[in-house]
Amino acid sequence: MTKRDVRETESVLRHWHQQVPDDRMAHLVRDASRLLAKSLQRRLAEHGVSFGHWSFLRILWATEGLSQRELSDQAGVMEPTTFTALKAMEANGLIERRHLNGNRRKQHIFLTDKGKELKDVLTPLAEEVNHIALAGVSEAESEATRKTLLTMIDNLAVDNQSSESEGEPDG
Amino acid sequence: MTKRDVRETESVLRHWHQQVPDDRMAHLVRDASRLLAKSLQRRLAEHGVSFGHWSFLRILWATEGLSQRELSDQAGVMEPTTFTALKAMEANGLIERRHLNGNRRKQHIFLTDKGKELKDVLTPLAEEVNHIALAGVSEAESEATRKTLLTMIDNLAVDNQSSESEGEPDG
DNA sequence: CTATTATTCTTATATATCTAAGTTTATTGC
DNA sequence: GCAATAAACTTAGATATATAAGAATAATAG
Repeated sequence: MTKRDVRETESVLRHWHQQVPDDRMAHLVRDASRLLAKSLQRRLAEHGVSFGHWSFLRILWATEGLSQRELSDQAGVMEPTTFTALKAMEANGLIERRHLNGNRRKQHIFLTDKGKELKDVLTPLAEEVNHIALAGVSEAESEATRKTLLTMIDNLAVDNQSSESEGEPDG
Repeated sequence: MTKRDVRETESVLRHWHQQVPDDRMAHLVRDASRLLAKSLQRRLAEHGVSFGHWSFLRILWATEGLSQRELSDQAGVMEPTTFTALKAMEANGLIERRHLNGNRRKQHIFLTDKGKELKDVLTPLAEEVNHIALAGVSEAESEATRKTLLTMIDNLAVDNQSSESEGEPDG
């Protein structure tokens, strides 16, 4: 590790341990999110899977045959994000896209054997990252944090949704 | 608001209130981060400022004259991210990039009047988003969450850093 | 059963980020 | 003081996301 690497990390940490502005929570969440992604990404890359693809695999391991629209909803991302990811995953041989019951609009997504087999390989990696991240955090703190994040997600979903409907007619 | 919009939000929320996998914390953090960004982004856009630019403005309002390298450290992003953002901010008339003391390597960043004036306009927007997000969260929960996130950031910084130095010689 | 509307997928384009590699400039060790 | 090394910035190209708009298809209202 170079001197610069050390300085870099120290700077990020010092930043957080010293500054206390009013919007601190948002920044903490953002930094934690970036670092979590980075840690997992590095591990997934060793198995040729990107972070974005993993998030769809994870849903498909639980429920196969969802349409792209339904996958987007569950992943909490927009259709174009899903579309791009699924096309790449199809090219990588992780999934298949099929029309069902003669419906030529909806694309239903199914795992290939390769996609299925990755479950047992990748799941422990995500659990490992979570475990590393939460080292030294008590169960009570962890639970309070989950509860707070859930409340934040609920609150922000309302905020973002109410703005979407601005100007639209009632009913 | 269309039926689809409602279904979408409901799907995201149901997802969180029902599923409890082992890597749940990482997903909660990620979702919260995305929604926080979205809420703030929408507000900033009304003033012609993007989310990425805001994060650098915020640092510069506290400390002007930092080099790009120092700004990258404080923002917790890589130099190319900083570079791209600063070039755009320069083009938008928010900042100036200057060489100091005849050093032609370091670029020091200074706010223009326009950049300075945005502080009082944008800061309340970030505070508003934080306030909305944390509605109904007790001070104790909020504090426990900050503490947990800080621990996670520390833990993950170590994880990411130790992997960087893999294979490098000692000393 | 046809015209309108809504849904789903797709394309195009933009933002925010990254890693890897290149260039210029400064620092350091003989 | 010059060669080697390191630092700082820049460029190139990739990933993950978004919004806006287009195309195909299904559902619905009359």
